[in-house]
Amino acid sequence: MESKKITIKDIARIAKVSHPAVSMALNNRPGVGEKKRQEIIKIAKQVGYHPNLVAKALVCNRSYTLGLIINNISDQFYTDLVKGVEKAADEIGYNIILCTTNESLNSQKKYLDILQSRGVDGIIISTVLARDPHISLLIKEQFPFVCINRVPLNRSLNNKVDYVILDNYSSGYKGMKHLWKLGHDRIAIITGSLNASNAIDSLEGAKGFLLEQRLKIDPILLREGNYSRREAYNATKQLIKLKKPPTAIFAHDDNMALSVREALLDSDLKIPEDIALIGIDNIEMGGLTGIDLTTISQEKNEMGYIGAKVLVKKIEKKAPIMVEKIVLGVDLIIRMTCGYSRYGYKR
Amino acid sequence: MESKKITIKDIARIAKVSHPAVSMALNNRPGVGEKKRQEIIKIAKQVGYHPNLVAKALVCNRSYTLGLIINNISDQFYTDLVKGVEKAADEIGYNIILCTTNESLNSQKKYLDILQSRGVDGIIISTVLARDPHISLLIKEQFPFVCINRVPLNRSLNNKVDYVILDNYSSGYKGMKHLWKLGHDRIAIITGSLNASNAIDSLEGAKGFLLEQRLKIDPILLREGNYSRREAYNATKQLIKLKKPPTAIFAHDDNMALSVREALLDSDLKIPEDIALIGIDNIEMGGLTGIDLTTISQEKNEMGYIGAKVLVKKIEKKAPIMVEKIVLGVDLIIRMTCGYSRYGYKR
DNA sequence: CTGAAAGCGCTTACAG
DNA sequence: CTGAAAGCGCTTACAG
Repeated sequence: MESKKITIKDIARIAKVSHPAVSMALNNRPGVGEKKRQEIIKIAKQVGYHPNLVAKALVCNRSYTLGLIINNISDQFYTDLVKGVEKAADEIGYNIILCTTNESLNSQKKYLDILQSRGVDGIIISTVLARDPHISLLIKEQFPFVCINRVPLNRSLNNKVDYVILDNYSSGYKGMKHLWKLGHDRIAIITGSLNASNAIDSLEGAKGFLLEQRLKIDPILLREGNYSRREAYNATKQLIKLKKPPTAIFAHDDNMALSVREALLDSDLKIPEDIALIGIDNIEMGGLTGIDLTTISQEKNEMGYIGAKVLVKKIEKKAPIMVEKIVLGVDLIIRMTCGYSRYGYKR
Repeated sequence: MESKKITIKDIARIAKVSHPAVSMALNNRPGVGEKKRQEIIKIAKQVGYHPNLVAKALVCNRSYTLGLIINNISDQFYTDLVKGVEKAADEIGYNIILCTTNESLNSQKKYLDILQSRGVDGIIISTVLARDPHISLLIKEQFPFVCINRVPLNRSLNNKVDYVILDNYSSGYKGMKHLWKLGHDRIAIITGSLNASNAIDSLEGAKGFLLEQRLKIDPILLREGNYSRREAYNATKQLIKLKKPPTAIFAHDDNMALSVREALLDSDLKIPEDIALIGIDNIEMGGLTGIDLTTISQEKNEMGYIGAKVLVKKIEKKAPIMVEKIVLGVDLIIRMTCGYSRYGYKR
C-alpha cells in the first residue's frame, strides 16, 4: 500500500506531452508554449508533485546543500554561528547538513568525506587546526569550502583559502589591557586549544600587550583549557592553590569563563573582590544578572552569515577568481567581573 | 582545470572489469572473486574514489539522511535535543539536515516539502502544533516521521503517529505542588504556546494539582509566554504591577524563567525572598551558581536520541508495523529560587 | 515550439 | 563467477 511517488512522467502522461516538456514548464524554461505551461503547472499542483531533488542534483551536479562542520553544539558560541549560517542559507535557498566533530580530527575527516560524497556544493568548516592535514586535499581537489572561526596556519596555504574569522589577536590584546589598566600584574590565562589559530591568536594578543609594557606572563599562570568546561574548572582550582595565585583570570572563551566562575565561587572566592575574571565571545548567558561577565564581544552570527555568503559566491562563480579574507572586529564589553565599575582604571 | 570526479567506471577501466563488478566489490556483495575484489578495493583507494551518494540514493531510494525540524537553535532546550538526535544518527550512519522554523507554520510546511524532495528517509519533527494541518498529509503519503517534544492532538490521528515526548503534565503538576507546599497560594503561570501540546499539558498538570486542592488559578495570573524570552519578560513586568501580585511565578520553560528572573531583578525584587520562581527543562545555564534555578528536569537529549532510533526502526522496517508512543519521566530539581532550602515545606 | 534520445553515477536483475 | 542491459527521476542537447 506504499503510495508511489509522482514523477514528471506521470504528469507528462496526464498532460499528453513528453516528460522533458514537463521539466521545462516546471522550471520556467523556454521550449514549451505558455498555455501548455500553465496546464502542466496546474496538473502538478493537483497531483501533489514533489520534484525529486536527488535526481536533479545528480544531473545538474548541484545539490543546493551546504555542509557545516562545528565542534560542539552545546557551546553557545557554535550555536550562534550555526544560526548565522542558517540565516544565509535560508535566504539563498540552500539547506544545511550539520556535522559535529567534538574536536576529533578523525571525525572531521570522516565528515569531510561524507559531505563530498553526499554532493554538497560546498563546506563551511569552523574546526580547522593550525596544521590541518585535510585542507590541502580540498584545495587540490578544487572542492569549494570556506574556513570560519579558525584557519590553517601553513604558509603554503596562505593565499589559497577563503576565510571569515574574528580578530582574535585584538580579543587577547584588549582583554589583557583592560585587566592591566585595572592594576592587575599577575594575570592567569586559560587558553583554547593551542593547535587552533583562534586560540593561538588570542594568546599572541594577550602576550603582545604585555610585551608593550615590557612584561611577560609567568609560565605557571598559563594553562591550556582546550575550550573545555571541565579543563577550565580544573585549571582554575590549580591556579588558586598556587603559592602566588593570580589576581585575575583571562579565560579565552566565555564558555570556559563560566566554568572558571563556578570554580572560584565553589572555593568561596568573590568576583571581582578576590579575583577578577574576563572572557571572550559575549555569549548571551554571560550577560545574565548575577553573572555579569566582562568579556570581548564577537560577531559570531555575522561570521557564520558572511561565511556562507562567501562560499556560495564561490560556488556560483559570480565573482572573479579571488580569495576572500575577512576579519571581523571585536569590542570590550565591561560588566562586573573585573570590578571596573567600582574602582575605575588605576593606570 | 576542474578535477574530474572519479567514478566506478574509471576504476572498472583500470581494473579491466565491468563497472557493476566494481560496485559489487566495493559494497561487499557476492558476484566477484575475492582476488579481483581486493584488487578493485586497492585501486579505489589509490585513485581517491569517493562514492557518489546522490546517485546511490536515487537508485536505492534511500539516502541515509534524516530531516530534523526545530524551532530555535538559540534555545538550549533545542540544542540538547539536536545533540541527542545527532548522537543517534552518528551511531547508525545517518546524516542530519537541520531546519529551523522559528514557530512559523509556513516555514514548517516549506521545510517538510523540501525535506521530502531532498529524499530524506524520514523526518523528526519537534514543532508540531496541537491542530497541525501538515501531519495528516505525511500520514496519507506514508512518509516516515516521528514527533518529538510535541504531538498533534487531533483525535483522528491518535493511533497513527509515533512519538517521543516528555511527561509535561507531570512537569506542571510537580512544579505547582512544590510551590504550594512552600505555602504559596497566589501563583502566576507563564505558559508556552498554547497551541502546542507540550504547553497545554504543562498547564493541565499545573491546574490538575490545584484542582486536587480545590483551588483554581486566578485568570489574571495566567499568561501565554510562547516560549519567547521577550514575552516572558514583559509578562513578568505586568504581573508584578498587579494590585495583588503573585508570590511565585511558574515559567513553563527555563529559557523563559531566565527572562522572568531578569525582569524581577530589574525591578529590585529578591528571589526567593520577595517572589519565588520555578522553571521547566533543567537547561545547563539554570544551574550556574547565582542563578540556581529550581526547575523540573527533562531528558531532552534522550528524547532526541530515542526519537531518531524509533524513526530509523520504522524506516528500516525491522519492527512489525506498530506505533510507538514513548513518554519520558520528569523530576523536580530543587535549587534556590523557590526558597525551599531556607524554609522547607510549610504544608 | 515540440519530441525522442542520451546521460548523470550508481545498483539490480538477468543472461551466459 | 562474469558481463551487458535496464533503470532510478531528472535535464540537456539535438533533430524535426
